[in-house]
Formats: sequence, structure tokens, C-alpha cells
Amino acid sequence: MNRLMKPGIRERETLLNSGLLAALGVESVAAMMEIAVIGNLPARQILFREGEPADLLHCVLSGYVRVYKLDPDGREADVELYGPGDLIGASVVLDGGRYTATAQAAEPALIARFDLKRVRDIANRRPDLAVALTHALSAQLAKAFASLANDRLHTAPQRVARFLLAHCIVEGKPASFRLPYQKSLLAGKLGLAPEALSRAFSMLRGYGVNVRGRLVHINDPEALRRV
Amino acid sequence: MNRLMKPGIRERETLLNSGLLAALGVESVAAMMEIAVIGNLPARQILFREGEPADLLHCVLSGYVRVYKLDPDGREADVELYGPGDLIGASVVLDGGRYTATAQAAEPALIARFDLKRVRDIANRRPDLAVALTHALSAQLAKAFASLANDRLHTAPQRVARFLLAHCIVEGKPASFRLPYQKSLLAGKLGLAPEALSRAFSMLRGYGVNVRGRLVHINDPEALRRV
DNA sequence: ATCCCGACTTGATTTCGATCAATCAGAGAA
DNA sequence: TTCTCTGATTGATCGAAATCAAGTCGGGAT
Repeated sequence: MNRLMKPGIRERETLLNSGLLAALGVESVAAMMEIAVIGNLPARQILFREGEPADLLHCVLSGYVRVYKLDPDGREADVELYGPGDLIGASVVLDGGRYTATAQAAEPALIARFDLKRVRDIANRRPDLAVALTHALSAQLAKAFASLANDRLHTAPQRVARFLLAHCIVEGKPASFRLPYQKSLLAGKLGLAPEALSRAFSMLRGYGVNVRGRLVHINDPEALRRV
Repeated sequence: MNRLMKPGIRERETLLNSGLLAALGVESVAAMMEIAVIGNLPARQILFREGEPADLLHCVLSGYVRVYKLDPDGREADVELYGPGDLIGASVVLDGGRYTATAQAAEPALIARFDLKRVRDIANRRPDLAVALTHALSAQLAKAFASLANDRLHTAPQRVARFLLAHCIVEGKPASFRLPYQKSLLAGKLGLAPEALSRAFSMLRGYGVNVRGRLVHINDPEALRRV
């Protein structure tokens, strides 16, 4: 946890647009800004570990944070990937519980931290914060359900195709874009080994998908939609 | 939706012990009781479908409700299984959104329904309700993360073993108990085909697990813990 | 430019679980 | 009791992806 500091102009700006603060009234925003602490994380830094007492709520300002669970022999399963504006650790907002997974910066990241006890205090006084938390959690739950179903219903190439389609906004036409993060991260997010992601990409070449480095070009989104 | 009615003595009792109402102040409890409508569902009845506008929050009083997602060709993936005291559809508490999955009574069930608009009104006035919703959602998110990691890290027999261990409260000693629902439901919850669950059970016979109908006997929980 | 190292790819093998198909068991109803 | 229907089991086959093991690529530093 390097370089703790109060939020500056830029950080306040980003926080205001984050999922949590965007819908709050001015007074609640002020209260949250008051308790925000900004931190700069190097890649691979751990934010918290599964089982530790949960005392902080985190909000990503830039970069990506990977949240995963471990099994007894040390294998990791990514459970969620958080980017700018996302709230981390909301699954423990409640009682003085414990983190249910481990969070690690996947690349250099800027994050805001809020003391959970104080967040709870504010939420108990101000319904708008409590409701905003409810919204954030709802969205995350829906995403988690989608991942679960995605894992169980679709093959690796299908999952990759769906990810690509979700990331090229244009409708019918060819599209190009840059992957937002490393392929190994993407593999984890999709519940795949990196090798499987690689093979999925090469299979998708047959469907008009070209990948070079992080650059992706899609010739025919419609074809992609059909597996 | 058969036999809509106001909550009677028994239903009020159950609702008071449910995850949502248990932590509320008396006035919020009264407000929620006021808008509760009780319904009796036959097995296989659909509560709501993926994509429909979400206008109700549901709470299970008895029985089990299965929530699943469909893929284009009609295959189903169970995403969560709700039992007595559980809140359903909390993933859409927020804006006037749409249900993100389909809910179906897995067996005859008694449920309470709350009009979402009115729930939102109450939550905006009473922080204790908003906070209680936050708690319920947190718990569900943690469960969803656990399922996701469980799917990705463990084989079928391991998932079954973990389920059994979580359901026999006693620690070191042999234990017997009754499965809370049909095996096919359990299979869905664990992300398995029924055949795979069957095979997992027979493999676990070698680890001291005996199953006859819904009755399960575990000779040595410690052995089970080691796969 | 060249070197180097981490990220990615490709190949070979193996394991796991889905699927299809055929019984089998058990609870209700007549 | 017997019939029936649904759920559960067992067997055989197949396909998808993990794993292990070499390579190859690419970008940054010198």
C-alpha cells in the first residue's frame, strides 16, 4: 500500500463518475470524499486476502484488480475482474465479516479506500448511500450469475466470441479494438487456461477474427454471434 | 399465481425469521408486512422469466425455488437455489430493470411477494431496509463467487463431498441426514448432469458415503474432506 | 541493432464430464 | 396387489479443455 493520500482533483473527478458515488446526493458524496484515501498499487500487489477481517471498501480508479479464490493446493480461480469505477469487496459490506476472496492488482492501479465502519455509519444515516450500495451489489450479482451460466452453457470459443461481441459496440459492421488487458487475465476471467484461450482465438480465425498482440479485428460480427 | 392472500399468523412468523426482515426495526417490519402478499405455488410454476420487467421481490417461505438461465437452444443452467427465508430477485432491486434469469418452483412452495416500487419507496425513507437488502445481496454475492470458484476448481466428486460436509453439522463423528431436495435439483445446483451426480455418489462409497433414496450416511467426515 | 525475459502459442496426451440409451426403483393411484 | 410414471442408475461413447512440454514472439534495456 504505497503513497496513501487524500483525493486530489483528478481522483475526485474519477470517484464522482464511479458506480457508487454517481447516484448520491451532494451531502453523501461529501461524506464519502471525506473518508476516501487514495493509494497507488504496483502490479501484483495484494489488496486483501481471503479470510482476513474485512475493514475496507475499495473502488478502482484506474487499472484492473483481479479477485480470486484459492483451493487447498494453491490453484487459483478468478471470480471477478474489476476496472475503473468498480467497487471491490462489496460482498462484505455487512457485519464485520471477512473477505471471501483475495484481491490483487493485475497491473499498476490507482484505488480509493473507504473505512467500512465509517461507510456503515453513513449508510445507516443516509438511505441514498445504502441504496447505491444495493445497486452496485445487484449489478455484481447479475454479472456473477451471467458468468456462472456462461461457464456451464458455453464452450471456450463461444465464451470468447461473446466477450468480443460485448466489446465491439458497433452493430453489423466490421470492427477493431484493443483488448483492455493481458490475454492471461482474460483467460482467467473466462474461466479458461491461457492455452485454451489461445486455441479459441485460432479457431475463431475461421469466423473472421484476427488477433495480433492486443489488437482484435472482427470482420463479421453476425458470423461471430452464430458461435 | 394461485390463492393470493394477506399473510396469516404462520406466514408472518416465517417472514419475521427470514433473512430480510429479521434485522429490521419494528416500523419497517410493519411497512413490509403491509405490502406482503402470500402465494401458494404448485411444483414447476414459473415465478418470472428472464427478460421480463421486474416488478416483484420474492421471499421463499417454504419449499425451494430454482433460478436458471437459458441458452439459445433451450438448455438450462441453474444459477441459484433458494430455500425458506431466502430472498429472490434481489439482483434487480434497483432501477426498474428486468429479471436476469428465470425462477421456477422446484416443488410446491409458499412465497411472499413485495411490490418492488413500494419496496424502493420504503428503502428510500428507511435506511434499515436498504441496509438489510445490502446484507442479503452481499451474502448472495459471496455464495455466487463460491459456486463459481467451486465449479472451476473442483471435480464432481469433490463438489459433492463439499456439499455433504457443509450439510452434516457434526464435526469428527459419523453422521446421517436427509437431502433437502431431489437429486436432480442437487445436480443442477452443483453444475452437474444427474448422471454425473449419480456416479459421484457411487465413487464416494469408497470414502464411506452411503446413499439410499434421500438418506445419506457418512462414516468418516475426515476422509471425505480429503477428496 | 542485440539480448533477454515474460507472455503467448502450438503440440501431444489424458482426464473429466456430457450425452445417448437402456434399464431399474419407488411412490401413488386404481 | 399391479400398473404407471417419474426419477435414478449404469453402461458406452464422445468431445472439450486441463495439463505437460517445447517452442516462438515481442518489447524494453543496454
